[in-house]
Amino acid sequence: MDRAEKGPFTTTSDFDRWVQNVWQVVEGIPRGHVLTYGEVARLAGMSRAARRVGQAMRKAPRGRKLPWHRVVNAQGRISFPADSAGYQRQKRRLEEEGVVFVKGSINLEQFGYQGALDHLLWSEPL
DNA sequence: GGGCTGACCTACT
DNA sequence: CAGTAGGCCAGCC
Repeated sequence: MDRAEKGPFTTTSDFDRWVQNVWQVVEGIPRGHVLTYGEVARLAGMSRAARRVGQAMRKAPRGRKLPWHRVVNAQGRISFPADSAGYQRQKRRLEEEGVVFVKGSINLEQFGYQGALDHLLWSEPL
């Protein structure tokens, strides 16, 4: 899954290509579930680029309609200041999809992508 | 080239 | 659970 992992991107076009992967991964997050920055980075092929995922979001064109709100940090919390407009917007969108916040954080066991897989594996008969 | 800044992460106190 | 420290790496002075 993880390709070469040579380390930092050697060229900016490499980075741009990776950004495309990031958008694709984010678009693949099922409604009502979330992924952490680290997981998105890993699925896009660069496990150490968690911080670059946020960068990729800013670069995303409006027309792309990315479900950016389904990406949260590793603590299951929104990575915006709690009083910011972005925080409120992201939280509301997630709640509309059925994601539940408990004391400001999401239970990743339940709403994370891996959690969703586990849930399927354990609850559905093969 | 050097220094600083992040929609981050892990490990440790 | 909160705070800190070190690591990470592209972008912008």
